Amino acid sequence: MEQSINVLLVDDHAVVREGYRRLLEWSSGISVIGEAANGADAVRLNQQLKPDVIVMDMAMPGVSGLDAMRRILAHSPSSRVLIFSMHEEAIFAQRALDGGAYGYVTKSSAGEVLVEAVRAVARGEQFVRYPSMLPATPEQQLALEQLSARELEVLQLLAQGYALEQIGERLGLTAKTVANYQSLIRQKLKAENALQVVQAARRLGIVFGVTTQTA
Amino acid sequence: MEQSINVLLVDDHAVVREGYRRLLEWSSGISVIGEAANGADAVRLNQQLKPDVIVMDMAMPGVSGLDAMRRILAHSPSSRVLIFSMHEEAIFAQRALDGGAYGYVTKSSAGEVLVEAVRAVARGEQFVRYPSMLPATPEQQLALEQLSARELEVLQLLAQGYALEQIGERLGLTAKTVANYQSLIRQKLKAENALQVVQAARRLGIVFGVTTQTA
DNA sequence: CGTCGTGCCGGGATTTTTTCCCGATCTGGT
DNA sequence: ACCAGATCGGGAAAAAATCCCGGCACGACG
Repeated sequence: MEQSINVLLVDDHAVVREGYRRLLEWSSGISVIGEAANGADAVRLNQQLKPDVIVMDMAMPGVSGLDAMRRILAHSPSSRVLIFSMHEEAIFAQRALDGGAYGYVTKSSAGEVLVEAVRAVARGEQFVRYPSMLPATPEQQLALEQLSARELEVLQLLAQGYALEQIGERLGLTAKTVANYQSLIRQKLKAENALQVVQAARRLGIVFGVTTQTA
Repeated sequence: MEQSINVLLVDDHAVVREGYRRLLEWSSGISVIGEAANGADAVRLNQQLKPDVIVMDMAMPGVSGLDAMRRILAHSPSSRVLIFSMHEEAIFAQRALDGGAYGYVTKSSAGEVLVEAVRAVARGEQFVRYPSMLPATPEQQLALEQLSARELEVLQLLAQGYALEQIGERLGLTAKTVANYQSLIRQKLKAENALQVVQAARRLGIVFGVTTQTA
């Protein structure tokens, strides 16, 4: 009767996936019917397996978890994605939920929280729980809200190591203008130089460390 | 008779630890007798529990896995540490082994590799295996070797977001000199600006910087 | 409709940083 | 003695960043 909840597991680390698989399958009523190591596989397997819940790691090289989720939702809007992240800052959860996630759980949670989250999401409920969630320093949260759309755009590119010239080119702006935005951003994030801006941006979840990764 | 291998698990993410615990305990002959969420706890629990093997995540906020390992070895040099890392680059394994680790396994390994590694380390063997280990781009590896001691020092500080002024002050140099070093480093790492230097440094394992908060 | 606020875009002038080239010293190796 | 390389910093020119400014567009509100 109560058939088990079918889960698709997405994480780029094999050992980590195996750990989760055992953790989830140990609880009755949950079956891991597929695993994917990257966003592309996740999209493909989702179409093929039609899982009840997709447990998705947020930080993956290449296509990030959020991007993968967006792609999945574009194809099958009824999919239920549970984002699983190492980030404690509320802003990350916000972004995940805004992107269409049904749940957000941090990796510092207890295992049973993940299980509970999977069950909740399978029932169609939103599940967002984090043990020690930092609302991101209030000042930082504030600072983040102060950033305009354009500033965010510039910040994204700055964080990826592009020069002012290239950013201007890409956005159709003068390098000068980009420099001006950069100064504004630095002030708003209360950073002292370009590097600290990027660090702040990572903390705030504005940019994802795809590349290097802070890990 | 053959008593089981006692393992101390160190990882800052609770869910991840639980996954590993189940993965390891599922294999006969291995018992997880303790878990630590940070370096300080790891040191304490090691003294208290005297495990046969310590499975240690390399990337942890605050005291990194390698630092924790060094502290543990300083107190009990006979401890056997298996470093568990997300980094595929050989340079990371080198650093771990140089620091006194008995083994190095990447998170992209299959679960059974971790189990195998634990058994090997428990037997006193070195275990270093990585499925898709990148020897770090040859040019990068080369570049890394080209960096002098001073340059590495400067690079470390640069990567932490310190200004030239502060670095000079800390090292007893002129800001000018630091700027000159920075240019040299940039050339050797084939980066185009300060940010890319840091990204390269992270890829190469020169800096670990998990999350840095210079706030 | 006018006006106010705000985001957007860049010029001007100044200061700081970065680059590239240079020479100095000190060391270790041959 | 000699060389190679690391270390340290000056000088000049280029690039970047800062701060201040004005203009333009657009939506809100009286």
